[in-house]
Amino acid sequence: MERAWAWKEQYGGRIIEQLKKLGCSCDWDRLAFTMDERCSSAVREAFCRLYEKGLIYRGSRIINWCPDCRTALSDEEVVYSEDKGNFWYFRYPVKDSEEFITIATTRPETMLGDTAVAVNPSDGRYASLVGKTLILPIVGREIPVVADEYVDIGFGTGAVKITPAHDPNDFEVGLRHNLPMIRILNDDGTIGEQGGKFAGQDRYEARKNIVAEMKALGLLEKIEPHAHNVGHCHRCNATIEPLVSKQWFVKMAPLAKPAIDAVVKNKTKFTPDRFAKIYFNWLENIRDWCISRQLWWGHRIPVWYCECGETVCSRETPSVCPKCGGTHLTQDEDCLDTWFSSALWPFSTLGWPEETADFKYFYPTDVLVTGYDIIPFWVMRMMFSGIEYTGKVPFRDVLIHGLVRDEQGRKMSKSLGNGIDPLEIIDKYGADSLRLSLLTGVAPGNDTRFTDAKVEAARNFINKVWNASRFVLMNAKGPIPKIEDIKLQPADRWIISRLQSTIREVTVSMQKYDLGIAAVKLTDFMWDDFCDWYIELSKPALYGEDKERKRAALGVLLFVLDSALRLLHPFIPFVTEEIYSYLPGKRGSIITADFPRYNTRLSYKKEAKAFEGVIDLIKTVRAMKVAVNCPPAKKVRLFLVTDQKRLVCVNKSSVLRLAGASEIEFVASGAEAGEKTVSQVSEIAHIFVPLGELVNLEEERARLEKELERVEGEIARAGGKLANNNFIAKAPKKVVDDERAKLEKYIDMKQKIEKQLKEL
RNA sequence: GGAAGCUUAGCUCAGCCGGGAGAGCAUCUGCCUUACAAGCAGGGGGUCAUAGGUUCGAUUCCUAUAGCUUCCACCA
Repeated sequence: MERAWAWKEQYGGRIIEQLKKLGCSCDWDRLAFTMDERCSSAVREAFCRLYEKGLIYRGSRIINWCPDCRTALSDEEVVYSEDKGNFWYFRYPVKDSEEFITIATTRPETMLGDTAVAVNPSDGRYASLVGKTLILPIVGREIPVVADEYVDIGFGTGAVKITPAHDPNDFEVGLRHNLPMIRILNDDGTIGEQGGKFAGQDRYEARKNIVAEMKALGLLEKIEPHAHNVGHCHRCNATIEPLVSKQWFVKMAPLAKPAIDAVVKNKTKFTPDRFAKIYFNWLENIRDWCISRQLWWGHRIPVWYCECGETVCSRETPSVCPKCGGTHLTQDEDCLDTWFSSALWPFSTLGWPEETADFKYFYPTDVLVTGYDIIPFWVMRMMFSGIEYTGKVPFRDVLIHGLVRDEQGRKMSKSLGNGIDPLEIIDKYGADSLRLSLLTGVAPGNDTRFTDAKVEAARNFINKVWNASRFVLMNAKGPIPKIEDIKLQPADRWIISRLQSTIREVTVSMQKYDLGIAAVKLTDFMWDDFCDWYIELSKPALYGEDKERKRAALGVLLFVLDSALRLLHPFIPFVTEEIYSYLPGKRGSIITADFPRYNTRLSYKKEAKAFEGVIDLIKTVRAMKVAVNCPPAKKVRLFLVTDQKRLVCVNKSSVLRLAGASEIEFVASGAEAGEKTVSQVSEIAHIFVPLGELVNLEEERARLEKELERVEGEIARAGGKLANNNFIAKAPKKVVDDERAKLEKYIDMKQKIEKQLKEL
């Protein structure tokens, strides 16, 4: 408990500070109290059920022990690093023989606990020795030579000393061959009673002494330097010692089977489905789950020991021993692995083991969203726990997302200090921007790099939505007709159709959990179709004299905006909610509004397609102007050869406005447009523009001549530099290459300008 | 050692159940056009890692190779 308070001193302040920032108050004692009360009944229930079914047992296992901190460490708390050490080659004599086996070890002191030497069964060198007995030097113990696949023929001498109590692999070998386990280390890292004359010595002191004695006995063959990975305590950096200890385990085979079946039978589906492979791979190779932890913070194991030797597993704290009636019961000191209680999350949060209304209504849940890195820790354990305790899978879908990495693609971590503070980003760009930036263009299960630029892009889009809405609302004064009552223009039908296909695409994408694609489709529709095209197309009507046309345009604008906001709401919750509250008419909160549904009657495929011809016409005229350097604001006359006269006429005001034209004339051929014209073919029309309309010939000639002069100057400059041998020889290659590239560019420009001048 | 993934424009990444290569950012050109310069219009830029295979056709499917990444195990 003291250590728990020390931990609170170190980290508690920061946690409370963060909670305060978020507007929560926090009281440390109460937090601890709440954890205990709310969760313990479910945890105890789960533990007891497994215990009663014989799925929990207590057994020996190798754990990581830090002799300095005198505590067990979880695998995650062990840091491996490359250490320089030695290989000591020892000779172990064969009983009643002159022969011996040479083994290599990096930890000579563990020989005190050796109970066998292992060789690979297919290793010819040692075949004759398998089954024979060795005499363990110094100790004098008789130990067998066993054959085990674990041994790597090519490594060391091909013979391995086996110390089951102090090495995880040796432990396994020990189990397979029924070898005794002799623990020779004390908790403080000194040699224990089993170490004979070395008892009481520090592990490194004993190592020195043992090597010296082996040398004196003539059994030290050689010493080789050897670099190898050694585990260190993450807190004090001391070398950890694996040693055998009593732990609690859950038998996994009976739990894993139904959990595998559930996914095979599609009761639970992974998205993307490749993650099911990871899930299977884990469950198929699973070992019993060690659930006891030597921590000071967590749920204590609900097991009590009586003086009479009885072990009691109980949901309630027992006051008397059910066997002897004694009252001196002590609870197991160990805590449960945090994942044991986390595995209960889908139902313990709903009140399980009580049959609450929440549990009945919400369980099994629909979808679990999580990162791929915790499939083994959490998803898998929720699955088999849910099936075991409730008889049902805990969720139908598992949506796996990637990790957010830093700008260089590194995992964000405390030690690197490359994490970001979401609150800072929110202050800078807004919460919606952060949310949208993490959703846009990401594929399920793939990692994404966090950059300010992405958040900025999201912010710009949201700003666009805001401004477009402002524009619509600014004009939306007076009565506005409903969409059903409006006589729709071709442009109206086009945007409404585009809205319908967007609704369909977004809906399908979201059903497939392709949120990144949904977000992209939505931004494309909102920005390109609605803002850049439809709003501009609607301006002639909005600014025109015809009141009815104006109200009709507003009706369409509001209809599309309203739908778009509801589509965008899952991606941009706060801003869409705000805008929605300003829309005319009685509306509630957008959060309870229906998500738009695809409506066939509002999909005018043919007319929408035809209208794209008008858009293409406008685009083509714009491009023609840019090509000849005509300012966009300069109005030109358009001469069109087209069989779509009616379509163009209906949209005439829009074409004039958006293409920057003064008038449109329909002609039978280009000749009618005048002698000198520029022409271009668009989808629905062959376009002719009188050259003089596009450019003022005199001004253009002057501009081109000036440009030619400048370009020739550049050619002279670059050419001069490149003609200088010293420059070529001494300047960095990149500079020279750049200069050559510039020269080529200017020569090319010169030719183009000369051609233009000739044609003028 | 076991498993999974990635390699597409200068950068960050989508996409492709096999048939015309995309976005954002950056860059270039021109615009302060009365919602928005955090913007508008237009443009340039890619042998879709490499080598084979299947196919009428491969960036997409298969095999191998290389480089990078992650998870797990672990070096007597």
